[in-house]
Order: sequence, then structure tokens, then C-alpha cells
Amino acid sequence: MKSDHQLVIYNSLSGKKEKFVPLHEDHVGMYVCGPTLYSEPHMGNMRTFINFDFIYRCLLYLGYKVKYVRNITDAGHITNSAGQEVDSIGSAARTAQVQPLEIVYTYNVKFQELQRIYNLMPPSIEPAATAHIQEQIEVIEQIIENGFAYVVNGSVYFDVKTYMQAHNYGILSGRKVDELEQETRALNAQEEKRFFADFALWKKANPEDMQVWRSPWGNGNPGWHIECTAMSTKYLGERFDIHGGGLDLKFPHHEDEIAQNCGSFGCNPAQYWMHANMLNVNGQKMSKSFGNYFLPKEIVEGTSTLFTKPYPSAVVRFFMLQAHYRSTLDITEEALNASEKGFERLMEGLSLLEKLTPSSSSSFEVAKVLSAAEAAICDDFNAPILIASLFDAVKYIHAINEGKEQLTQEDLLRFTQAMTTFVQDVLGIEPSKKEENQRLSDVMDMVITLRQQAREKKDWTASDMIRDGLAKAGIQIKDSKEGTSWS
RNA sequence: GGUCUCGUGGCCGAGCGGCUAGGCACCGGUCUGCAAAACCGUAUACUCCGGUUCGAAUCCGGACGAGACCUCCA
Repeated sequence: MKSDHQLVIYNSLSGKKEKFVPLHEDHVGMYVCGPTLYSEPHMGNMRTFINFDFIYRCLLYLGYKVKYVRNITDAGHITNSAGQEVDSIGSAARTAQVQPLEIVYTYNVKFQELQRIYNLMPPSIEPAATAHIQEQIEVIEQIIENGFAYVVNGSVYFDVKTYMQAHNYGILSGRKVDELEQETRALNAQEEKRFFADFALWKKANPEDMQVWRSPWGNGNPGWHIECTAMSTKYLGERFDIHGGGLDLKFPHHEDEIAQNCGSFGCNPAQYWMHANMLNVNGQKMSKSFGNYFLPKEIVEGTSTLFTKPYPSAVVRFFMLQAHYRSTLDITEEALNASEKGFERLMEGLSLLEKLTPSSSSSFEVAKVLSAAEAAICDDFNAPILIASLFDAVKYIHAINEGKEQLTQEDLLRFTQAMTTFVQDVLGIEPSKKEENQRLSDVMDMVITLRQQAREKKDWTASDMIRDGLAKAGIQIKDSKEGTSWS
């Protein structure tokens, strides 16, 4: 445990930055809402997962023992814009003419692959909703017993009006239910609900449902919000430290989670609620309904029509971390290119660091240069500031290389370790792996030698022909004092 | 319509009352046969109008603009 830090976290519940004090010293329980596996997660989804992966890594860096739970939604009734119940997984299964579990399995495999591509650390536990139906039923039973839910025709609804007499519905989202009431006039069509704001805990099965579970109220499906309550409670307890998710889940999903937790166990599940902001494309939230979304694999493979070339996943990840998690981020080709250049500068600085020659004394304090980096982490996981401080460090690396600054062997080692930790462990950026193709590299050695010979003979026509020819093949020649290299 | 957030230099994006954020692009320099690359350096900003303050991008009020949520969404 790093003793000399004070982590501050922006708590959505209070709307303020607060000192982070875990419930159990040195331990952190964190729950993050994961993907619904009825389609492939898009880039916006990935931003949220990348942000919480970064937060997870920061907590580990600070020395906490973190239990990180991120669920997988593979069941659950949802309501669409027309007010009808739609089982998104079920309908995807019907469209594809396969069983729901096949849908879930297919996309789960893809999601796991994306986690590897984007270098997400695996959570401690990745529980699936379908494996916790019994736990969900038990929570619902508890809510009914406490008088905050009612059964209608094989379905169970959360009783928001009764709940409001004892608790604050809207504590997270700041919504006043009375205001909502006026706006939702057409709502009385919802026959079973007593009150428009009531939400389903359990939904009676429809004849066409492909996934159905038994319950004390008959066959049916769990409501959308209850799985998170059941699983967070099972793995982290009735009360834990951090609950995270995308900003768009704040209402109703997280608000209802709080209601369910209070309604069953009498407490808000999380001390700190954290919300990651959206990824924008063309100034709008990336969303299927806007048609401005692309897949995390498309940007890596260069198959998205939005971009003219592929970008390595590490560059995309780096780009995302150059914005704070609470800010919206606009993704454009121009911005991505800027990040790519910066990424390479950072990476080259890092590899130069390993080649530096030590001196007999140090001309600056390594700890001082990197204190900004740790301070940034502690200030609500400020990744952009962290990155800025690493670029400052890169300046020092070059200064050492040019003999303007010196470090002893010991300090150099310290510097290298710290930089590697920040870049690889905290930011989760792996140096881009160059394909080590021995044959190509042998050929290139020869080509470069030929060009060098031509240059020595001042045969510029030949040397430029080689250079231009290589450029056409996508290989860039870099001349420097130390010799010629390529990439 | 209601609730909320935001408006920073050519672009992305930090900042949360006084101190150069950072990256990219631009421009200048070093290097170079030329170029590229690399490195160094300079410049450019806080939507508008009021107010508070010795001092405001930063706080308050208003205008305009953008976005999110209110319905599935990371």
C-alpha cells in the first residue's frame, strides 16, 4: 500500500470530488456494468471498458487489493421505445434462427477477443446473469417482503411510490418523480403498473419467449436492473466501494439498482458511483440508432468507412486515455492521427531510455519529474495529465541522450522502471510489436547498404530511387547521425 | 417540454480564482546532398454581455450555441 497518497474520486452521488476511503482498509470492491451480449460491443462501449480498466489499474498501482466484478448480461427483459417488452437477446436469436445461448456465446467470444485486443485486464469475476437467476429471485422476494414490490399477473413490479415514503428515489439522477409524471401522459397504457415510475423486477413469460425461468410467481424473466443487484451483492456484499458504468446508465438503471438495494438490504450499494462519459462521432453520442457507430475491430482492421487507414489498438486506447473519463470525447481521423504521432513519440522515448548511458552523478531528481504522474492518478484518475507528465519525462530522456542532463546507473534504473510502470501497467499501453520478419530485415539491411554505397558515391539518383521505391512499398527510411533505419 | 452538463488557440484535449498543461498541425532552428525522420524553440485561446474580486477561462447572473438524460443504450 502506498502510504503517501490521497486518492480523490468524483462521486456522481454528491456531484463532488471526495476523498477515497475504502470500507475495508487497503481493499476495494468495484462493480462495473458490462455488456449485453446480443450484438458486438461498439467503440463507445469499449471506451467505457477501457476507462474502467484504467481505473482498475490505477487502484492496483496505488496498492489496493481490488476485487473487480464486471457482469455479462445474457438475459433480461427490456422495454423498448414503444413501451413493449423486448427481449433483445431473444429477438437476436429469432432473427438468426439460433438458440439464445448461441447468441450469447458468440458475442461473448468476440467480447473476450476485444478485451485482449484492447489490453483490458480480466476482471476478478465476470458473472453472467443467467447463472444467477436464483439470487435474483431471492432479492425480489426480499423486496416484496419489505413491502416495496407487488405481484401482478405473474409479474413483479417495484413500488416506487411506497419506496419514496422511506427512501429517496432520484438520489443519484436528481430526478423528481412528480415531474416525470406530468411528462409521461400516455403512460396509463401500462396496465399492470400501479404507478408509471414502477419498474419490472420479474416479467411473466410470453409464449414466444425462448429463454424462460421458473420462479415463485410462475415462469418468466428477470427485470433488467435486478441482475446487477443480485450479483454485486453476491460477490461484493450489500455495500461496497465503487460502482461504475456508462453515463447513460445513470437513469434508470443505476437509480433502480439503488432502489432495489435499499428496498432489499436497506442501503445504497456503493459508496462511490462513477460514470464514464460517452464517445462522440460527428458531435453525437455513438449509438446504433444514430447510425454513427463502428466496431472496435473495424478501426483496428481499417474496415470502417469513417477512417482511411487502420489504427493499432494501442493507439486507439492511448487516444481514449488522452481525454478524462468524465468528458465526452470526439473521435475524428485528425485527432486520431495526432494521437498516433504522440504515441510513437512516447514509445520511442521509452526505448531510448533503455539505451541511455549512465553518469557518475544525477543532475535532476527522478522522483520529482514523475511526482506529477502519481498526483494525476490520485486526482480522480486524470489520465490526460498523467500522459502530459510522461511527455515531460520524455523531454528529460532526450536531454540525457544529448548530454544536457545526467543520471546515475541507479537513477536510470529507477526512471526506467517508473516509466514502464506508468505506460504499461497503469495506462495499459503495450509497445507496438513490430513483426519480426527475419527475411525482410535481412533484405532491408542489404538495401540500406546499397543505398549507403550510392550515397557515398554521391549517386543521388540511385539513392533516391531506393528511398522512393521503399516509400511506395510503405517502408520509410530514416537517416540520422547514427545511421539509417527503417519502419 | 422537464432535468442536467458543456462551450478553451487550426484540431483533439487538460485546467476549477493569480503560476507555460500536453499531443498533433503551423512557423523558426539543429542535422542533412536534398528530403523525410529525429531533436530544440517561438507564437496563437479561453462563445458573448454584465457582476463579484486587487486579480476570472476558472465564481455568480443573463444571452446565444452544443450535447446528454427523461425510452433500449457504455
